[in-house]
Amino acid sequence: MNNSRFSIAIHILTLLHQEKGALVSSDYLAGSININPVLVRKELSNLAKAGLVTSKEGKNGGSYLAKAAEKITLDEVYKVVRQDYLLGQNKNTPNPQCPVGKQINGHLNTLYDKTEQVLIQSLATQTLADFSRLFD
Amino acid sequence: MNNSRFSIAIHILTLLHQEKGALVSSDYLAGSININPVLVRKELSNLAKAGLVTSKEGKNGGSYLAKAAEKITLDEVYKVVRQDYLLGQNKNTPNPQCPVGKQINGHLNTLYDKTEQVLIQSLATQTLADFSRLFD
DNA sequence: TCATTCTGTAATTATTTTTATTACAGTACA
DNA sequence: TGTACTGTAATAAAAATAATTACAGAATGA
Repeated sequence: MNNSRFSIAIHILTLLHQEKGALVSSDYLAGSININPVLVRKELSNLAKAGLVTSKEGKNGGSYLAKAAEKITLDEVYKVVRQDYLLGQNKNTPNPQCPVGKQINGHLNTLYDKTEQVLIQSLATQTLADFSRLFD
Repeated sequence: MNNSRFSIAIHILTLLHQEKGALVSSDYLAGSININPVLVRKELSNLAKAGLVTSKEGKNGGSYLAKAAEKITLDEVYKVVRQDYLLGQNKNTPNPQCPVGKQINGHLNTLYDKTEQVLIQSLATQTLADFSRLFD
């Protein structure tokens, strides 16, 4: 994940929490994050699917947290934005003629799975409320 | 890290270990990994700077492990290839007018540092020898 | 009712990052 | 002294990410 989706998602959620349930527009969020509003709306859509935010369409619409910040752990956010293994896999398939090349992806995946579990467990110990408190 | 440098570095080191100290050429390594030899040589150069491999120039040259696989922990490899925070930062600077935007990068960095330490500690429990043993 | 202000999403373009390629100097060997 | 390597810079190609444009649809309220 070399993209900034985790940062963006955390930023969105922090703002929504600070706004204490008020409807916040994607334009406002995009202005604080300093990215394109369309990206914000896409991420809001992902966060909504995961049950972290709710959006309301139409005039005076916007988004708010779908559950208490104390109940949102950071691993939930990670899972929303996760796409590839953290440590990055070779896109080319290694040489299947080579005894190492033939097996390495399997073994790397095992390692990556284990490592990711550790990361997730660490993120799971922190809530959005904890993070948001840093801004007070 | 959306690139595949960690995978590549592990692949290189595993092959060198399997070859038990013999000089292995970058072309051979590249053939097993299925990437361009120049990339392999660059990574070998980074691994050499970190004291993990040694390279020998000239005819019949190549590379070999600079220390025992039992003494190489995977966090060392991670540190060689590490470039950005794992969880990815927004490239644009958030709006400094916004109370959240103004502070968020600092707080995210703290979170990222902590998270990365957890990852490193986990990788530190495993050696190249452990990983390489999976291929026997 | 209908103009306004939002969300949702698709399609396209631009930018940045990553990877591959080309080129060539320098080293070691036999 | 030719051959087979490493080392590295420069460039090009490909892939991933982000921005933009465009527009349909929803909710509001004048």
